[in-house]
Amino acid sequence: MSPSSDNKKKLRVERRVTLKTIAVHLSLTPGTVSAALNNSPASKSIPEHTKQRILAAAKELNYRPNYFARSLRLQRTYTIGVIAEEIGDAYGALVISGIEEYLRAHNFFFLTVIHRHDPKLLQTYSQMLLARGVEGFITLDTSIKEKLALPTVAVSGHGRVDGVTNITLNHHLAAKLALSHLASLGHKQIAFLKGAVVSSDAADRWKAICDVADELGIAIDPKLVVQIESTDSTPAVGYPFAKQLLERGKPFTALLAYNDISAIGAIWAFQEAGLRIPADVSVVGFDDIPSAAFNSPGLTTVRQPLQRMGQIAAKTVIDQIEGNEEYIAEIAIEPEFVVRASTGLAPAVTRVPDMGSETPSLIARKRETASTD
Amino acid sequence: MSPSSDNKKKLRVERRVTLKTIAVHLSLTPGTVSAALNNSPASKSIPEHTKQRILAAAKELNYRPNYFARSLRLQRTYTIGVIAEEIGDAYGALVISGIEEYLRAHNFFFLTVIHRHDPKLLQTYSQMLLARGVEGFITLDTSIKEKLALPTVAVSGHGRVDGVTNITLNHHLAAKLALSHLASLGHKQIAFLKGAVVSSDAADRWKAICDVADELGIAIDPKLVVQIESTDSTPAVGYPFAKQLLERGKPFTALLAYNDISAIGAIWAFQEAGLRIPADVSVVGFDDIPSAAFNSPGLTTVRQPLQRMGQIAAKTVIDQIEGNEEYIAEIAIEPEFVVRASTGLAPAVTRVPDMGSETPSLIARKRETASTD
DNA sequence: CGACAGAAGTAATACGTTTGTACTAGTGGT
DNA sequence: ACCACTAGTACAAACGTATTACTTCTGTCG
Repeated sequence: MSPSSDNKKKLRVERRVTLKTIAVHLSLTPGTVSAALNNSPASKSIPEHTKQRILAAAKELNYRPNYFARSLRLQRTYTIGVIAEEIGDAYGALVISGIEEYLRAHNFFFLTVIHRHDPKLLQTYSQMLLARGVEGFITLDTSIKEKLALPTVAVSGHGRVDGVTNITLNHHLAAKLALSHLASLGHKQIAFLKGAVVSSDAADRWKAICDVADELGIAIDPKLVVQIESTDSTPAVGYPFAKQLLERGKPFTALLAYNDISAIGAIWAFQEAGLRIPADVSVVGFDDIPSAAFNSPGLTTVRQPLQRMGQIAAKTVIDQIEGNEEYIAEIAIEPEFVVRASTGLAPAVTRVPDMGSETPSLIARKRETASTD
Repeated sequence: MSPSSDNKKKLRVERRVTLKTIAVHLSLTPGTVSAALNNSPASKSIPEHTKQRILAAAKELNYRPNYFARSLRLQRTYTIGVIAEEIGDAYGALVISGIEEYLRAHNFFFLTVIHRHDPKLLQTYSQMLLARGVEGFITLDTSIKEKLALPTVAVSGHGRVDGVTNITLNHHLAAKLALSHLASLGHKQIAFLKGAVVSSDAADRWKAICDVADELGIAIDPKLVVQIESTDSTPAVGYPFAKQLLERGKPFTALLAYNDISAIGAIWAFQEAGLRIPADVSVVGFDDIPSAAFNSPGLTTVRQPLQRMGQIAAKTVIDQIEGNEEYIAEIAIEPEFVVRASTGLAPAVTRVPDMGSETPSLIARKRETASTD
């Protein structure tokens, strides 16, 4: 108790070893030591012999340059600020993991702030990070309305702002992967779950789907398109809309959901209505969250390479800080396609999903196929 | 091109407004301004009138103190280092979210490093963070063998080290919640999936289960205990061991899994063997990962309040830095219990799960219950 | 033999704060 | 009239680094 109480205040003194320490130790001056250690242009006039002595002494005394003094002098901090909407879910976490990986390898650090759905905080936080001397920003899933004072990269940001680089998915390729997969399995009547209008890239994604469907000669029936209107992140989001789809009574053999969450919810609704996945309906998700793999059946989905997106965001912002790279408005990331068990050949006989009037024959068929399985 | 190329080097100069700026603006000296702004003890001799002038000028000129100069002077950084094993999964992310929340509210920031399963990096990284002036550490799911130079809090760390505060789950309560839930549903023959020996708190958790079983008068049959031997984080981990359990042919009505991942895998194995959850077997998981809620049936589970654990870790480390709190070796966190659809009343007739010789009658029973459902 | 170039450093300064000390002017007491 | 205070401020040093300008010495060349 007494030892801890009397050293608790000044525990971190410990006689830091500074440039001066090592200078007096060698009967030199701090300036010389500094020059030698960074071998700066000035160090060309200091002889190899002395340089070695200095390096040796630095190692021996375990010299660690004071980060703050250095930052003060150089006006550099090698720190970037990460502004995220949330980090509890796997989404933000994976991106941050990628950011960390790249920054770490390039001797940068990052400070993280999370503005939990409070847009007013964004301004405050960016100011605080600025005061902490960050040299750039990476925002995550954040709606940013005006250019910040520093190089900024937005990962799946909402909307585009001049001066900030957007990292977005190549939606066209994503749509192509999903739709051509379904087409190759023989699906012709494909239903769609459209993302909520407030969701960041719902519009882009939908446009890409329409374009690709056109290219592939797939007709999109408005009766098979349902708009999601909630933004919760539980499969309950998908469930009612999938049900709504069934109620329309229009036949379809496959569903392309807005994301994995809604896809899982839709699968619930389908299974509850007696449909088998993928024998009766194939389902494709989007994102490849962990639950997609753990779901049964495993969800076929378009994977956003989140970790890589983080890495690229980090690379982009550093390149801009170092002035190696001109500003780029947008970088498209190639998605990957993960085939699991939720998609299969289109059924020979297209069934009309209509839970309102489930016929006995339909039930019979279900049992029958179940037992012959 | 030309404008961006000639200002790209010195873009962040922008004539910072410093104490001196505002001092000359008021014909005072930096020292006085500093005193007034922090109203330090020295400021008691500076008249209210002048103080107001200074404050006004600071606001008007939008003065932001230079963090580095201040840190250099004060030897304080208001920064703590977070060392995590991984952050891609929801586990680390939620803890970090809690850490952020608390630190943010107390004007601290944090730097994050991730040592992906490479224990050698731990030493390197803690040195780098030290050089960056962090005032304390929080480690996540990391095996730390010796005391670091600063206040340290370990969240679900592996092993205990004198000088670092461990934040761990109250395993006794956790076991009590799970087992008494099962007991209250009438389960007597309960099977267990034991965590891999390398996993941090597998031993503690198991000991707690044994203790509580004893208290509640529940017998643990060694034939119903299976040891997991893999550390992957996919349900495939649980699957083979659940199968192994079935092969032993010993009847049981409930399973307490090591975690949600293995519980989901076990459910796959059970369902594949024709067992219904929870009609035939109730399953309880551990952790409450997002997939637990999305699983079907929804998984009853013991939730680790990860976000709160993060908050408490942050509070603990700050309290120690500020010297408000003596060192505490261990802080136990109360788990919560989440009841979902994977647990139900114990079946009246205990079935012998034995997939090796699934009898026709057993299949018949299964179909029958399925259709009456 | 004086000038000059290079070598090998040293000294000084600035980055922006904070803080201890010093100085001045006014006030109250004796 | 003089001392002691105090209020109000200015000044200077220090935190640790990087850089620029300057010094000293030695040899070389014209």
